[in-house]
Order: sequence, then C-alpha cells, then structure tokens
Amino acid sequence: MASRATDEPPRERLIQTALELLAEEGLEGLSLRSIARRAGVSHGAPLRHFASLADLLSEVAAHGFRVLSEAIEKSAAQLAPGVGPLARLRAGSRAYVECAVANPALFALMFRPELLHADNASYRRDGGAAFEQVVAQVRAAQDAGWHPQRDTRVLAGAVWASLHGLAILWAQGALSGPVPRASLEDALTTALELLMDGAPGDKR
Amino acid sequence: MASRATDEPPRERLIQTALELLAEEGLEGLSLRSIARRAGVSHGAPLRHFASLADLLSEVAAHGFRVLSEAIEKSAAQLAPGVGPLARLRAGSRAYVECAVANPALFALMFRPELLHADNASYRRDGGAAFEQVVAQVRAAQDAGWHPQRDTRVLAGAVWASLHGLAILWAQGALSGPVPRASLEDALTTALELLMDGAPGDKR
DNA sequence: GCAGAGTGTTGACGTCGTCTACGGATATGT
DNA sequence: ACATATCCGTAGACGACGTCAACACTCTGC
Repeated sequence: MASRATDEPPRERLIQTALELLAEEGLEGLSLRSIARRAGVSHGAPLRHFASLADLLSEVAAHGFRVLSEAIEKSAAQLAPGVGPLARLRAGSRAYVECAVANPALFALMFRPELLHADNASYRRDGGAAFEQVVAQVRAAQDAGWHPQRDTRVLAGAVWASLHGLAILWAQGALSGPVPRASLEDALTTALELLMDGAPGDKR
Repeated sequence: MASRATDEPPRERLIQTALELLAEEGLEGLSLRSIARRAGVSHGAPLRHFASLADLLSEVAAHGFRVLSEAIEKSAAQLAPGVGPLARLRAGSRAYVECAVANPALFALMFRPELLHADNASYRRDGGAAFEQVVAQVRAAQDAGWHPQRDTRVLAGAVWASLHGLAILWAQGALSGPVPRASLEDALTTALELLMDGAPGDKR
C-alpha cells in the first residue's frame, strides 16, 4: 500500500510536508529545497505550484491561522451553555496562547512578514478571520456590560496584542529566563486577570 | 577631514554600519556581505571581529536593548518629582511601545532567536537589564498598593508581554489592517487602562 | 493523432555564510 | 637593528540557498 500522502494534490502535499518540517526542525530548517527533498521531488518542483518560497510559506501560515481559529472556537464550544460572554472571551484567550505554545514554530512563521507575501489571499483571509473571532467575543462581552463604551475594534486590538505578546514570548522561550520556569502558566492567568477583571462583567 | 567613523575600532564601526543598514533596508537587507560592502571592506573582514553573523547581530540586538532601556529611563526621569510609581510604570510602558515603533526593524531583530546567538554575553546582559527595569517599576507600583499580593516577577512578565505584543504587532504593521489606522494610539491607551486601572494605585 | 495543460527533472546563475591561505602593518622584546 | 607576534584586511574556494530556463513525460479532449 502506498502512503496516503502520494495521491493528494501536489500543492497540499507540499504544504503538509512544510508543516511537518516546521514542527520538527523549526524555522531555520524550512527552505524550498529541504521541503522538496522531504517530499521526494527535485529542487525545482515546488515552483511549479507556488510562485516563490514566500508564497508557499504564506499558505503554511494561513493553515496556522485556521488551526488557531479552530482552537478558539472549540474552547468556546465546550463551555457549559450557561456561562457568560466574558468567560468565553477568557477561554478563547487561553486557547490562543496555548495553541501558540503547542505549535511554536508555526506560530512564529505566521508573524514573520519578511518571510511571507503579505498580500497572499489565503493569508489575509484566514488571518482576518481569526481576528474577527476575537472581535466577536469582545463584542459579546461588551453587550454583557464589559467596557461597553469602548470602541470594539480598538478594544479587541488591545486584548489581542496582549495575548499575542504572551504567546510569542512564551513560545520562543523568552520568558523562561526572567520569569521562573514554573510560573509561565501563572503569567497567563495574571495577564487575563489584569485585562478582564475589576470591571463589571458576568459571573466569574 | 576623514569621516569620524574611520578611526573608531572596527568592531564598533561594523555594529554602527549594521544599525544604519537595518534602519534603511530592514531585516531582509542585513547580510554579512552587505554590511561589509557598506563598511567598505572585503566580504571576509567582519569575521575577523565576530565569530559569525549571528554573533554580530546579537551585538546589534544588545545595542537595541540599551536604546530601549534609555528610553524607559528617560520617560521616568522627565516626570514631575511628585508623581507616583504607577504613573511612572505607565510612562515607561508608553516609552517601550513608542521606542519599538520608532525603530521597527531593530526591535524585530531583538526578538528573532533564529538570527541570534541566544547565549551571547552582551545580548543576555542588556536584555536582562531591560527586563529588570520593568521589574523595578512594577515593584515600586506594588509598594504603592497596586496588586501588592502578586508575585512581582510574574506580574512584570505579564505586563511586559502585553506591551511587547502591542509593540511588535504595531511595529510590523499587523494592527493597521484590522484596527482602523487612526486608532493605533488608542489601542495603546486602551491596553494601559485595561492593565493598570481599576485597582488601588496612586494618583492617576 | 495531436495540441495543450499539468507536473517533474536538470543545470545554470547570483547571493549567501563560512573557511583557509596569504599579506601587510604595527608594536614589542632583545 | 632585527625578529616575532598580533591585528586587520584580502582573495579564493566550498556548499546551500532561491530562482529561472530548457526539456521531458504524462494525461485529456478534440
């Protein structure tokens, strides 16, 4: 029996290969030629399917945004039906950071503009969709009385950026030095409490 | 008269050249050979003074951390003597983000572990010093009643990460798409208010 | 039977980081 | 004064990289 991968369309196969390589070797190991080698094709083959390395990586990054969106969605879905919107936002925020920590290299790639085609269609679409998910959760929390007077997109940007900082620093190990190892999880909890407590909301 | 730069020691001269190149061309343009070209020496010369490109870039990143520390220090120094520690923390936070936005490529380099030697001495020292500055400001705020019961380093880590996320996303333009252009400054203000209001502190 | 698209190979080009061998200063010890 | 060592730079090579052009091998539809 042949490996299932071989009868996938070549574009998808290359993206999958790149994802594997990224997970195993990190950002440094991710070259057009190494992807080709691992996929078992010649060094020029990937350019039949992508205009450039940046184009291939942009598709990989778009895949990452889809993974992220699913993680956020699932985190909200598995809460009890009665819990309020602010608790959902908290759960989504946790999911964002945990997803980044679970896939550090992929997450890093998603925010490396110099490696990507910023105007790649999938990248823009899936990245935008992920942000809109945060916006929707923030809006729901506002409707429930959390900072109702603030501009929703600005508020969502501030929340997203805060989570994002924690996610990258944590994922790339920059926090392990200055902050004691055991308390990285604490830092997430602390950040969420700073951001989302002390203001009228729903049940904690 | 000869350019002042030529009688500097060659190590410093190369770091300065790299900083200029980084500011003008961004991260992509920063190669060992392009630095050598701009410094007017042969392509192998820089390796007389640095063990590798990563080593040179680590020194450049360390310089960036010194710039950042000075910006934070200056922001606190030019406040009126009477203002409280929480206001100082707020001012330092603004300075962090504004410094990143003023030097986007340098700031990006400082957090690209795959381009750096993570164990480079200057990099560790100056990066650590910058974080300790935040820790000191947080501790002072705690002494004045702001979340006094929390672990200082964890709290500082959470604050730093939040600022950092805003700084990178803003510096690399990732926020301009989803959040309306004019309100990036608002996002900073919003984040600072979320993080540092609604808890007992000093005078606003 | 044949044109054309889709896919893959091969070889080349310029750029890159790094290494080695070499050359010329400059300073120091005798 | 000379020899020696150290600093700093050059020149050429190597392998890896992204990209491109030329070529070949399937298919499919007519």
